[in-house]
Amino acid sequence: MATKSAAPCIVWFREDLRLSDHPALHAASATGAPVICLYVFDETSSPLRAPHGRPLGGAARWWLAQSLRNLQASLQRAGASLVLRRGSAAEIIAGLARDSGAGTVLWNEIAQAPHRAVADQVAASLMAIGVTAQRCGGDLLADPNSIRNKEGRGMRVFTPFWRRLQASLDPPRPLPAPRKLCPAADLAGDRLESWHLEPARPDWAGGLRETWKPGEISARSRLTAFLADGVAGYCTGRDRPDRIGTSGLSPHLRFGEISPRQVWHAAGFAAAERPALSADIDKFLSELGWREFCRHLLFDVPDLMVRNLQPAFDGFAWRHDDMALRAWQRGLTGYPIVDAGMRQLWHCGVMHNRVRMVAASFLVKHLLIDWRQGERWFWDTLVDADAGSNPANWQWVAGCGADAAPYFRVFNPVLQGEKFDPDGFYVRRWVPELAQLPARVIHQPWSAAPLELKAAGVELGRTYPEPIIDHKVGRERALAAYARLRGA
DNA sequence: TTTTGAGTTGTTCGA
DNA sequence: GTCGAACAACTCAAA
Repeated sequence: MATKSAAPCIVWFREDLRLSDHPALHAASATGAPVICLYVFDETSSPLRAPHGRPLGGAARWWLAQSLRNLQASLQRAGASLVLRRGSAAEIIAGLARDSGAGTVLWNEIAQAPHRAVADQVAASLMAIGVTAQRCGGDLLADPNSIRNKEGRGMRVFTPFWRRLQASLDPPRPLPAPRKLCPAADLAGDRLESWHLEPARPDWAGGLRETWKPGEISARSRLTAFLADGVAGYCTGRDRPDRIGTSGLSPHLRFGEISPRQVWHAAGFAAAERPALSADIDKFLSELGWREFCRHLLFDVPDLMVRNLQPAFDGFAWRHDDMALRAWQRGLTGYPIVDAGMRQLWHCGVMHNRVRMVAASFLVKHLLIDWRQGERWFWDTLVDADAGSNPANWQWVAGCGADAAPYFRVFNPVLQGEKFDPDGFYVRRWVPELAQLPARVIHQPWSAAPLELKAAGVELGRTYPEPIIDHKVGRERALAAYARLRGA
């Protein structure tokens, strides 16, 4: 039974910046003891640094700051507060446990090697001072150890993986948010601003602020709105960058503002209510499955962001071309769909999924630049940069990943643009210097008649670049390079 | 045990 | 214009 003098619990928040379906917070709250909520900004613990842990990218740091503010506000409404500390998690948590007289520290597991290593350090430092460490349910639908092939390895093909996971899955209902938390005595913490997570001069976050509302509340209303109005037609609509056809949940999931389990249950409920939408909802859920698949892959291959899943690629002769890399990063390749995507990324911290594939394929295949260069750029610029999805999908595009990828699959940026942005709305939005071109040529301005270009105010090579590589030339060069790889 | 079929996202070429 | 074939190679599940 809780009493006034009960020792407080510490709940250590990490990539689970929410109150609902938060096993550690729920368990702490259920004891009735005072709850200390803690977030540690840890850039010093060695497992979180190179080689396989990485500091957050710039866009993700911005998101984290907003999300922590939201979490602070939500906790305050529940009667508690969030203590912010910066430094080594093991030292800070043990120190706080000692200072506050806490008996237990609780946290949710993260199925990633660097995070597990830090959690192990924390657990060890707590054991040394006689404080209980309670590790709660993880951040995935299924424990990676539970989905294995006959050899005991993680699975490398999505469909069997997803079938297996769905068959074995019976996730418990999401936990409710604690209504009222028993507050602990005030503890000193850092001011969020002192962490400098947000850009100051120059302030490049304007586009992020216009685009996103981080935090648990908007994550849940986004999910609700998507399942009510947005999911119909998802199977095809998700491929259209010129429309709002996706859920936009990825950055919320990335920071745990909503759990995959909550998404799973809400989608299942929606499918039961509206059977006509079940195909669209299944497709949506399979995207959650891909996130899961990539995380399981990362669990097996902690250096996924640097190591080719297929070792045959280790000797691949990538080109070193800083000019081309920079043109790609800035959205100045001369291919409108690629440039639109790269500029959307820079402005909003996100890029439509279909366009990600086209832009990534362009870097890797047309420019023959190492996928790791692209992965790193995305890591720094995406608000939803995910330790699993980002490298796994880059490897998928490069053909060295978990996929029966035909090496000859080279996206044609003109065809992709014409197919998925047929009126050119997406290009017009993000490449305004082409906005006046007719749809017929907007994905290949070099093929427009001189008068057409003039009427649209386009002067190739001056107002908008010529293609930095001809599609046919680039495609054949890529096929030749990949053919050499097979011959070797 | 061995074999067989299927597997997120494509493009080009020639009939 | 549409349509089918060709473009490899490996993992996993089911027969």
